[in-house]
Amino acid sequence: MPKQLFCCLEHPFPYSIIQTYGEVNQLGGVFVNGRPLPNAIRLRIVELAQLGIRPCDISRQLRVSHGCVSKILARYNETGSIFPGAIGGSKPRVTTPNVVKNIREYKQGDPGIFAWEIRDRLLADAVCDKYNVPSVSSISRILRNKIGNLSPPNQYENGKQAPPQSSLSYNHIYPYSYPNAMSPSGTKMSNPPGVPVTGGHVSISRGWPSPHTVSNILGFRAFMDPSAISSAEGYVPKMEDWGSVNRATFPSAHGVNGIDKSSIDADIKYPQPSSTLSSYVPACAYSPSNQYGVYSGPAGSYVSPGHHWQAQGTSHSHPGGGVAMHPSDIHSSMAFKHAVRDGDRKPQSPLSKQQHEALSNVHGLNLSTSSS
DNA sequence: GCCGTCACGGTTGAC
DNA sequence: TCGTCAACCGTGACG
Repeated sequence: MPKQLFCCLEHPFPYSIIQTYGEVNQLGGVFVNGRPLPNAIRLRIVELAQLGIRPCDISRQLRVSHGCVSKILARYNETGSIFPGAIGGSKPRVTTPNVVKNIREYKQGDPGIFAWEIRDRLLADAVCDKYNVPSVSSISRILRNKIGNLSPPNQYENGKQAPPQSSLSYNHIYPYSYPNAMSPSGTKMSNPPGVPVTGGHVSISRGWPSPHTVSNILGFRAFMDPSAISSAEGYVPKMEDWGSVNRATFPSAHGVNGIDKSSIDADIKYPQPSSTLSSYVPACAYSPSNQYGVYSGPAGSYVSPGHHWQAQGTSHSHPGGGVAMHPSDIHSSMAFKHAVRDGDRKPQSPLSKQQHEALSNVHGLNLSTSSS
């Protein structure tokens, strides 16, 4: 991975650390190419935006590229979710066993049926919806590969009547909330009952509707609760090191705001690294080896004593400074940033005390009001 | 200077 | 077990 060490002559990241954990962007922020920002930062971006902070200021304060801020905010506005989309994997399979079964039955009922007819019937019988109905070519492939040798038994005793039986139920069995389905493969996991099926994209908020609304973010502690956050994201392991902010308010290892963790997990597209981890260990997309400071890695975990990972900052109480974005450090990082950068940059949209308090109250994040 | 958009290089995970 | 593929990511540049 080429290190992009442009920028920031003042960036506080020792090269060895950057080399190990990520890259430094032009704003001095650390990121891992190809990996999403920590949810804490994503959340902060949304919070700040809600508070009226301009995206450009958010970008500078959090040291995230403005393109990223723009994207996250756009995503949030569109979906209500701050979470990244599912990374990797394949689209949910449409050729589920039930679909195959129905196709087989259609074929048995009418050996001369065309693939497009089957497709129509799948839709008509509500076996599939328009979002997960197999393509004609897929149906042809199924016919060829899976049903090809099917010698039509005396199917005509059934006439061409399509088995009406399962029509409606299949949608419940395979309610893909594609593409964000936790488990695209219907064979592995179906959406929890009640989870709306959206044919579209970004179903995160659909599948997990409320916790990401503005009101929830700004008002409901459940989501703002670091535990909720962490359980929703996956940076967990290290969020423990985020200080009291994270743990103090952890409600339960198995539930967040009344939402059963399992269902939350199900909404998170990332498989949990370990079920034995704290329930706040989210479906982290980050493998431990991939975690680096800014991604919640405890500063100490990668900031060796030898490194003065002292972030440009004044936030001495947090070795990670503005780098390891401890939730509790988010403000600190901003603060140190102000302290350090105010001199070389136009005044940012500083948070008023009121705003700051508002932020501090948000999900009980214990944002230090100290700018030092 | 701000902001939306896009290409790019990268990661991830199902197949 | 490994390669492929297609999803996603954030950055940086452009207009």
